[in-house]
This record gives sequence, structure tokens and C-alpha cells, in this order.
Amino acid sequence: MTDTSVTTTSTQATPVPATIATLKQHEGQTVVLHGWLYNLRASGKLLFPIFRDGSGTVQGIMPKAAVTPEVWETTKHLTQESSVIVTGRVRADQRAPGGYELDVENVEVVQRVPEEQPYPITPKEHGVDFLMEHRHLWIRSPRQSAILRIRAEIIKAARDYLDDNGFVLTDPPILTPAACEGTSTLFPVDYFGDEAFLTQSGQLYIESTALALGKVYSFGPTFRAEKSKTRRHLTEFWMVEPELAYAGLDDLMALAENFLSFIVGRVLERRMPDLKVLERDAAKLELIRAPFPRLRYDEAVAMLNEAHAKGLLEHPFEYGNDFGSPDETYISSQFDRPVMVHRYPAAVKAFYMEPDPDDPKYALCVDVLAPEGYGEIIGGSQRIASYDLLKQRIEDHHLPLDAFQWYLDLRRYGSVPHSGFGMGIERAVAWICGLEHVRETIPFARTLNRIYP
RNA sequence: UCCUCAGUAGCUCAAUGGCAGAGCAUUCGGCUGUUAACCGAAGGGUUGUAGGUUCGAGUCCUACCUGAGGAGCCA
Repeated sequence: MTDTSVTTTSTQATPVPATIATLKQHEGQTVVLHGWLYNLRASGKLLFPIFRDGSGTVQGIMPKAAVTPEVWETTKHLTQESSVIVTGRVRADQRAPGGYELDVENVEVVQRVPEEQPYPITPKEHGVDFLMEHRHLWIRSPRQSAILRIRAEIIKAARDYLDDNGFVLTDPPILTPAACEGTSTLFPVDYFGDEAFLTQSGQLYIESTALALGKVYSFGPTFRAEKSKTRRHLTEFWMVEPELAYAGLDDLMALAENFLSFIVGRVLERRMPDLKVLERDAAKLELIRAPFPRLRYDEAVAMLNEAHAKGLLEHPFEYGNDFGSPDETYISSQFDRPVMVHRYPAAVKAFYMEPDPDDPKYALCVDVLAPEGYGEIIGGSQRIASYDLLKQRIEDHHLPLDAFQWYLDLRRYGSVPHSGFGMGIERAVAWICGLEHVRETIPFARTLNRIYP
């Protein structure tokens, strides 16, 4: 080559479109990022704009001498969260948190946030109420973005597992004519002059699809109008519910532990950078492998009594009750994996649960308690197969028999042992991410006191 | 529904019953390696609402409103 100027200009070739998460593939290249200004630091004739693009954040370096006076002035006075298209050269730098920095060559402002109304969420600390009031903006923060990516991965993993193991997705209705279980408080809606309710569980409907298709699942929103005000409750939350024909409680417990192990494994495999953003102790998640410890209700009660005797629990546990939150927390704290508590007294459980043939006082049901005090993330059971027994239970619970005729049909026509469980997505996300509160696990949490934004 | 706690600048918080304050954010100035940068200056207030006690209330009392955490219920 005699004409060196050709090669010189070719090093400043057309910038390559890139995302921040994949910058390492572009080291030495000039790239274009489409994003926003996350923060700006200045030191005399040197600017340090930090950009985000949804996949991560990167610090840019802009010496005054390296850009045009127009770009310098524009960037120097740029406001937080202004949208920008940035051109710059990717350079590895040990000082950078992500390992890479951007030598900024050009900044094109798409929309400048006016300083009279600056972006409300500053890089300093804020209170929960303020952040929830600005949830539509809060989700831009690195931490919230990481949580939402992990949520998406958990949902995809759950669906992949079920899809690849022969389950058919069947969507139950969201508008329902009556209470599924007759326990929870439901949200009423006007249905052309009649009263209908938002679903609190798709279970009864997927029992029906399971007897049609064998192995099925539903994935969708559920609604509970209970006035619960804790870090574990939302009024609108998402559940994944597998249901299997010709399956008993043991089959169900095996499914639950394999299902959860697969999901946690997938998050570790694919979302480690996000777990790091959250400062989640990944070692605790590495332990989540089947089999999980199994505990009969009676054994769990013995543990609680012992704990109370040692002064570890404030209140004595009364045999026959369901576990309260402090009880669940204590039981789960005794294990490093999720613990499956099975065979509760039938009296405290739902009307549709199959009694244990060895002792009908107990129900063939299981609750999976997540470690580290996250409480119940899965609840499931074998369902009553006998027409006569189910009809009796409906009557015992004073439920309207008419509304359950279709459900009784499932026991009239080819009834089989069948089982299923429901996993609360938000509680699973809170546990896997190590969060204090489920309100951060969903883009827009619906709680007792909030339906804005 | 019950129990506990909290409402002061845009945000996070101070202020013994005695002048309404700081940091961050915003604007201006300074600084060539900053990491929630730093240094200097300016602007920014119906102390949640209503009433009461007091010479005087952000502070004490009563009621209410709003929010948070927990219980119950649940995933």
C-alpha cells in the first residue's frame, strides 16, 4: 500500500450500532449507543458522562480538546435522563466498574430534559413512597432494571421447563362467575348487570383442561382483595400453575423440586451480571438443587414446639392451625434449600384437597417454603377424585352447589387422581433476587394503598 | 380490622417549648481521571389538615388524613 491515507480513514469507519451489555465485543471499535444520560461528572476541561441504554451503564470520557465546541457545550450542560445518541470508541480500562469506557466523539441530543423540571430521581437516596410514586421512572435505575430482567428470565425458565416436559399451556378465564375456593376476598366487577369477579386462581379451570390434555399449566394474573399490608403481598400478582392428570402428591413434590431447581439454575446461568448488581449472594442459590427436604406437618410442629421451648419463638404453636408467618420463617431458616411441608390437617386446608388414605385427618397437600425467610412460594395438593366426597365438602363449606356443577362433572366423567400447584412469581423473584419487598419484583405493583401510576 | 412508627425545601433528614437549618438536586463560577466526585456562590418553606394548651408550638394535647412495617389471611 502506497497510499496510507486510505487506511487512516478506514480506521474511522462507519460506527457500529452496539449495546452497553455487549461492549466487550467491540473493544477498539467506534460504536453508536442509543440511550440516556444517567449522570454527569465534570473536572475542568474533562467531562465524565455516564450513559445507560437499558442493557447497562457505561462511563464516557470527553476531554474538551477531543470534540467540537458545540458538542462540548451541549454535553457540559446536559441534564439527567436526557435522551442521547452517543458515538465513541470502546476502550478497556481497569478503573471502570464494567471494565470498559467510552472515548466520546459525538453526542446527539434527542430530547433535553429541561432544568426547570429536572428528573426527579437523583443519584442520592429516596424513600419508598416517593419511589413508588415515580415507579414509571424508577424502573430506569440499574437495580430495578436488573430485577425486571431476572423476573423475565424466571418466567421464561418456568415456561421452558413446562413446555419441554410435555405440559400444554391452557389459559383459564380472568373473569369468573364465583369464588374458586370461597375463602379469599375477591374484586367484584359489573358483568352486564350481573356480578362477576376477577380470578383468584385458575386452578379449578385447569383441573378441567388437565383431564382433557393430561399435563397442563396456566400462567397469568390473579387478584386478591384482602387488606394485607406486608412485604409479601400484592393485590394483583402472577401465578404459574401446573396441573397433572394421573398424578399423586409424590409426583407433585418431585415436580416442584425439579421445577424450582431448573429455574434457579437458569438464572445463575444467564443473569449473573444482574445478580451482581443486586449484590445477591449467588452461593446461596448454587445450593438450590433437588431433592429438597420434606417434612410432614407433624414434624414441622415438633420443630416449632422445640423452638418455642428454647425461646426462639415468641408464641407457642397450637397443633391443628395453619402456620403463621413467624412459624414459616423459622421452619425455612432451618434449611439451606426450599423445604416441602406436606400433609397438613385437612380442616385448615381448601375443600378440594384429597384426604390421605392412611389417615383422612390429613390432606395430601404441600407448601414449599423458600429459604432465608421468604415464606411460602408454592402451594399445591392432590385433588379430591371422588364425586361423593367432593360434593360433601362443597356442602360442608357452605359453597353454592349450582356454581360447582361443572367442577363436579370432572368427577362424574372419567375421574382420576390428579394434582397441581401454584407458584407466586413475585415471591419467587423476591427470593431469588434477595429483595426486601415484592413490590420491586413487578413493573407496577398493585398494593392495598397504591394503584398509581 | 387490630398493633407500632412516621409526615419539615423537589429529595434525604436536623432543629432542649424560644430567629426555619444541612446535604443532595437546580443555576452560576473553579478544577484534565472523576466513581453517589470535589471546592465556592445563589435561588428554593402555608413544618400533612383542623382545633386546643402557652407570653411563645415544627416540638405538648385531641381528632382526622396520608404513608410505612407487622398481625390476621394468603402465593
